[in-house]
Amino acid sequence: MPSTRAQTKKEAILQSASKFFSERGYWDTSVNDISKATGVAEGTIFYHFQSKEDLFLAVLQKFKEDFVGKFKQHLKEQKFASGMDMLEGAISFYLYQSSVMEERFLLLHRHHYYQIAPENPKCWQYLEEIYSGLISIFEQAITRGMEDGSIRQVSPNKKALLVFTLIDGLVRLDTYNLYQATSLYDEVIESCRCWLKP
Amino acid sequence: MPSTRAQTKKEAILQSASKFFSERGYWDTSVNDISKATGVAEGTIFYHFQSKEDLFLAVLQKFKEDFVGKFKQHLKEQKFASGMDMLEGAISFYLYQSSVMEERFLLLHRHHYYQIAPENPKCWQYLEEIYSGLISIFEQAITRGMEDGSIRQVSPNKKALLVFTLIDGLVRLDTYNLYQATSLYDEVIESCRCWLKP
DNA sequence: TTTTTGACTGAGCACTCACTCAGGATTTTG
DNA sequence: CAAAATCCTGAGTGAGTGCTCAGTCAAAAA
Repeated sequence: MPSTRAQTKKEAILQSASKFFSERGYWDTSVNDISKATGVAEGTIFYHFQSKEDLFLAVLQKFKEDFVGKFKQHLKEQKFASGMDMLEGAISFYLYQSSVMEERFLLLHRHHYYQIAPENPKCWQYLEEIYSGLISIFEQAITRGMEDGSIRQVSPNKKALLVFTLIDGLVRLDTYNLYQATSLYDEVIESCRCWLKP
Repeated sequence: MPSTRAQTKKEAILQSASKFFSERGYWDTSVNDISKATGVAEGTIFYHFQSKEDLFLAVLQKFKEDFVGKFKQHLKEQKFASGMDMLEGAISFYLYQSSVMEERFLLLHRHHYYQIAPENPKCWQYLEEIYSGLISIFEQAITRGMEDGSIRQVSPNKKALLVFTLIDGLVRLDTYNLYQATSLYDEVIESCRCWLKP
């Protein structure tokens, strides 16, 4: 049975690694960096994780569980008047989260994942689960909206993909500081309404 | 005056480096890889470029000149009936290019640039020129459309940003092989029409 | 108490990498 | 021609990397 101390250290490593990988990326972070920041010997990291890449994937998994779970729960708790309301709530939540935990979003946009994914089923699986999880949320909202009449008859899947692409793209431009894109919030909502209004 | 041979070698290095950086990314490409593939000594690379990062930036600059220039020229040559037509032409061209020279687009989506940019004015400048160059193309089309009546009165700047975000996001999902997003071409055009129709 | 087990350590290993430099080759200039 | 300038070379350097492993330590088991 693992001691509480061990659990704590493993979690501390994960947390620290998440910060480093998000802010600096995979290659600009050395295992030494993480060990120093966590106050843990380098060997400890390799005791808990098979390799640096394994640690990287563990961070992604944690993000998946945290974020997608949080997202779904948030939408369950809220009571929306209509499908369109739910969609707007989802968009709002997504953009809000992206500003609150910007560095975690950077993690998702790290290119390294997409480089590993083709050869690493686990990595692929996590990414797939994150994206399809998010898109399915939008899809559900649209489907519901089509049923209650707040959204016109469209292909929920395609529209959900478009909506997601749009807001994820904006978050990206924002993180890169190319444009204050999320300030376009009203414009985005307006655009989606335009796509979907009956 | 530099000899023709020198020019050739420098160009060969640039070409080879572009391929490597696009396909493998910055960290997975070693200077040795580039020198071997080009058939040039490692020292030669450092004779022509101050550092690996300098070479990386030179590749970005070349992309900028090639792509944005090509884009603008393409739109100049074509005669569009209306602003809306021009916008569709621009979208079409963008998506077409992304499939034809996919690896060059991957270059633009490499995260390393966005990591360097905050500290490197040159890098920042190139990225800024590329993005604002592209967005201004869409903006021009929208403005023209507003004048000839094919597009309703909107904020050209904001709408251009949205249009660009949408299609660039789709290209991204496509390159990552998460979804065959560019197959949504019709849907995208339809969406833009919905946004902009009078 | 003694033994065993699991968490943890950090010096050290093998290796890779960007970059250098002394010198050779080639072209341009006087 | 010679001298100067430019272009090019590739073995070598040193810093840094992911990862190992022999060993310490504390707590649980016998």
